Amino acid sequence: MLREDVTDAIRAAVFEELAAVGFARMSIEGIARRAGVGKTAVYRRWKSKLSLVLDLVSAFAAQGLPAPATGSLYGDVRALLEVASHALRHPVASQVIPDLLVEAARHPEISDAIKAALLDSQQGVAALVVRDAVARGELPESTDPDRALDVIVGPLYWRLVVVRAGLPEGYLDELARSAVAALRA
Amino acid sequence: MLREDVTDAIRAAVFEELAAVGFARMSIEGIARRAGVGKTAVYRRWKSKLSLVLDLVSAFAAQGLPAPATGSLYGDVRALLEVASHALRHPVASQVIPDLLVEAARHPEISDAIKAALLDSQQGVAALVVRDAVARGELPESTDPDRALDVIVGPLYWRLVVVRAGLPEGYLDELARSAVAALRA
DNA sequence: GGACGACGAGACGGTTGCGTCGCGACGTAA
DNA sequence: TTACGTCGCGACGCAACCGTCTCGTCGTCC
Repeated sequence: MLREDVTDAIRAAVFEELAAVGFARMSIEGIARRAGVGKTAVYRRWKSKLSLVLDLVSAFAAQGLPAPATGSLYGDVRALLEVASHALRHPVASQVIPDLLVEAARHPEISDAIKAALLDSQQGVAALVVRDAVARGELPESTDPDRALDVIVGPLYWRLVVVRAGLPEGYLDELARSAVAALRA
Repeated sequence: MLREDVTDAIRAAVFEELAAVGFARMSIEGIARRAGVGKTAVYRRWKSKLSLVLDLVSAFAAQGLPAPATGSLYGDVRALLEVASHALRHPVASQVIPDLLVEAARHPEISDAIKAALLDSQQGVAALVVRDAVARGELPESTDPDRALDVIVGPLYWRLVVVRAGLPEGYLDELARSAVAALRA
């Protein structure tokens, strides 16, 4: 029987190592070292660096994304931005996510896993939000949910991950208002 | 006298290698191999992998970014999106840019170089566009140029680099309309 | 209390890249 | 013609990591 605490320690170490050096530089030796574990313990569970990371991403996907239902488009958008900004302001996550996105272009398995773990659920939530807004008459029926997602999270991702600028007081409110106006256009 | 054609071959190889394997995995040996050049020729010009890349980014910065002046906010925004989408659809650039952005978090020198090469000029252009629009009465004086940049290029970057989805016919027009509406909100 | 299996540690040969050095070939400028 | 500097090539010792293996230890079931 594999010891659960060892498994958890390895998973945590992978996460930290991924943030510290990135997928490309990450080594099994480094993970074992950080976890305070023998290399054997790692190889007994996963067969490669790639499977380790895929496992981690899948675990993340299992969490799911809460679908907001605040009763107004603005409220839903604001709630989405709140959740996304929490995730992207986490220093480890904000390093790991873009790193894996870059690697995804080179490893189809990573690409698929991320798509399943993040994009699909995000697109699902966006589709729900748009559907509700259309039902309330807040948006035209022709609204494309994918474009909605672009307009809602794009500016936030750009600011937090690309520019790496802070979020001034009330900025999420502004972004939410902007997004609603953009969707109505 | 260092031979110019050799220098150019190395620079080109760095660019290709950066796109193929990323900064983390990039090696001087690989660059020399790809350029058809001895390692000596590389070390004679640059002292490390980092200086090679910094040199490349600086060269990119020297190009500058053309400031649109179409006479309308929509026109300016549309022009900005056009330029940005051309850059981000280039398969090599769309691999190299996010890769360097991720590495920037670990190497302050890269961060500074990218800031000087891309963000500063983008922010400058955005400031000009906003200023003109304010002068025409298209935007309120209180408009924050940085937020304008977030709202204009964020959705495009998200779609092209993060989601890696295509650009349907007329999508840039939609994005431009959305951005204008968002800025007016 | 004995058998079993996972554990950490670390040795193993192999691969890759590091940065330096020496080689003979080539081109250019005195 | 001679002298010099760069060229491609490849060897050098060093370091890190690969994936496999063999230890002796420890905890848990039967």
